[in-house]
Amino acid sequence: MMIDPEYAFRADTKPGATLEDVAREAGVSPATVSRCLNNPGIVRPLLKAKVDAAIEKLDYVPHGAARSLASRRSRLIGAIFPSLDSALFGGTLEALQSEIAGSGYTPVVASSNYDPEQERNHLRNVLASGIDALMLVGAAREASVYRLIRQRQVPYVLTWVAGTDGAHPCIGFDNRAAAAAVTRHLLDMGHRRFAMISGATANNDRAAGRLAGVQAALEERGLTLDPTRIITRPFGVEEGRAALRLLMAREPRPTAIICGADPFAYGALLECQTLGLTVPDDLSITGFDDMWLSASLPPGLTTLRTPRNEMGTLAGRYMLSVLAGEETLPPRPLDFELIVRGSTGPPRQ
Amino acid sequence: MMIDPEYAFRADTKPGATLEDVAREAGVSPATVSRCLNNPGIVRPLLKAKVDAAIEKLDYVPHGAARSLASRRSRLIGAIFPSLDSALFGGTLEALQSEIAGSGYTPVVASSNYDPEQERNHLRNVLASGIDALMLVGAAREASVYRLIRQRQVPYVLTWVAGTDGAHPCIGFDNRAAAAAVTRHLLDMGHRRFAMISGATANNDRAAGRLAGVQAALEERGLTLDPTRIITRPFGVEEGRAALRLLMAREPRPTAIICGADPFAYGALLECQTLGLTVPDDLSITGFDDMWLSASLPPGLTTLRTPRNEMGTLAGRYMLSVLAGEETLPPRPLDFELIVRGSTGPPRQ
DNA sequence: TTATCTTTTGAAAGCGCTTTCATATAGCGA
DNA sequence: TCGCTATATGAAAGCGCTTTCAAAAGATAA
Repeated sequence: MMIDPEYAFRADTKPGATLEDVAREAGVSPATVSRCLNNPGIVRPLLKAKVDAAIEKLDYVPHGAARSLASRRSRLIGAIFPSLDSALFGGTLEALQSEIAGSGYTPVVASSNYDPEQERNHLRNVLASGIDALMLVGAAREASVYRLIRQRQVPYVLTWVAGTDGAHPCIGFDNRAAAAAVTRHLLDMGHRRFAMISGATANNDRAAGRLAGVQAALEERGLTLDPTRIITRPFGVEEGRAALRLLMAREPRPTAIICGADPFAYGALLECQTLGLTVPDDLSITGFDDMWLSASLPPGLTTLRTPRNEMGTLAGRYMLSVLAGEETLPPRPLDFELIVRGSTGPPRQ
Repeated sequence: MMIDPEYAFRADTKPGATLEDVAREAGVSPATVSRCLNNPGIVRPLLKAKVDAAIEKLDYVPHGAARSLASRRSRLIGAIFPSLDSALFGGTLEALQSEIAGSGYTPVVASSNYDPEQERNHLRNVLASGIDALMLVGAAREASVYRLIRQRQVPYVLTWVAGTDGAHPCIGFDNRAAAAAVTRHLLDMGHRRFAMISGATANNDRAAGRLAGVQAALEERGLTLDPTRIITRPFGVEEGRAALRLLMAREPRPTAIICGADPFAYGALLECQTLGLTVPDDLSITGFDDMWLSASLPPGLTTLRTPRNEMGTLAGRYMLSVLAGEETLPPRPLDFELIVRGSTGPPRQ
């Protein structure tokens, strides 16, 4: 069987040119070539031109590891997400990457599947690859993890949460306040019987914060959220659908269902159609995150738009600025925005 | 203003322990420590234990750059996607990462926004970071890009496409054949008037392949797809919605609309609801990729399930195996699967 | 026990780059 | 034009690790 197509990788080809080759070709010292690469301003235009020509001619690409070793900077930034399978964190990653690429940084990523142990392993992996800075999602993790990071002296930033009382630099929004805003919107319309479909709150302080926010806002008005009215499920449309069926099976039926994530709400909305319930007259439904279907799915989902791209951008900017040695305070918690669409309205009668 | 919270990064702390420190602590030579890390089998258990203890005691983490420089392997694998903002490529990335993590590799990622120039820049970036292998999406790019990759001797693999006649190692499926399968499903039900909502085909051979597949399947049966019945749009629900309105505004109306991606189909389905069209009686609609809402959105979307996670896993496995020096043939094109749900049926009368 | 072979270990030479530090060159005022 | 300062360049010393190579230690057979 043929096993050497055009793309096969032969070991006998010439290895890439080194900085020394470039220096020889240009008739200057290696130090000068290095300066052309890292600090072009301080080398005379004449030499710079010669060096550029040599680089061009030899197709020179610097050797990342050698650079990192000598300069003590890898130009790599670690990013560990709970999942990459949804558009949520994908948006944050994309924004992060695009922000740091301009400064020559590249993200090194991992997904922990919402599992602390996997996160820990990937953290070790990523640290060993020599990242200069690190982005994580959420604040809830063992102290030993933070110790590991600090010990390695890696600047880090937490996203998707805000306000850890200064214990960690955060670039995110207040999940609790956001969920409270959603709840108040419903309260103000006259709702009194609530239910919630929530993501698993263990190891997920975003989900926990949202649940707490709903409870707090209800208590402000003298209401409580009956534990049997809280359904906890992994994120997903079908999960939302099943949860809604469960919640509507028991009297007295809630008039408003708050979902901790948009996919739940999509499922809930679809199940209402199946059950013959009219939204929002029979039931108001809210989502969380304003994902891409929320505007389109009839009657339009009232949801809370979270700054998912902005978090990536700002986290990138923050890390770059710390790496540049600037005195940087992480910004105040970011804004969220309640997007009111057709899925919420006053309760019937 | 206070500017030194607990997490501030001080320069005055001790730097991490080096391999030499470990060697001293354990009373062995650096070479032995290195062997414990990379080839534990060949060092006597007694020494191994001493070294392990020293590593533990000093909290030693190897220095990635130094390792890469000396061993000529960075343990980094590059992955450039057209976008990370959708669950599609996110799934592939997640699977890739999880496959290579076990072997100590970490992905270095970038998103090109479907723009060849950005892809090129990110490629340079990623190559400069010293990746050992590279994963790309699609095959359509300038020859100079492939030259750059080959010149650097980096093993690579293309995903989401198959069959470039052996010019490149591919791990993907045949988009053309997949689209043809969808089309035949509709033809077999008796449809004769078709329309298509397609993603932009410039620089996107997946989209182009799908379009070509539809045309080919129609021509097999003596039909042609009128160019005015092809609407090309950026991927999105609202785009699908608008496209459907356009397509249904002109007589004779098509009885089947093939969408090059699920979001188009979601939009089309929703717009049918708005227009009072019954799916599938008035109109059959098909999607592509079987994303997470396809099973749930009534009446259920007939779509083509693509092996998005499998591609990540197999691409990772393929690259690892090439890096291990094994003689590796990239696998045959992967299977796709037509998922028939409620959105397709025979045309009326 | 000794001779021979095998397995472990250590010494030392880099991997390709950055970065002091010292030197040479250019710029400037007098 | 000459001296002085400011700026540009080169020499050389590593960055922390892997990996040959040769030497030491064990294992095996006679």
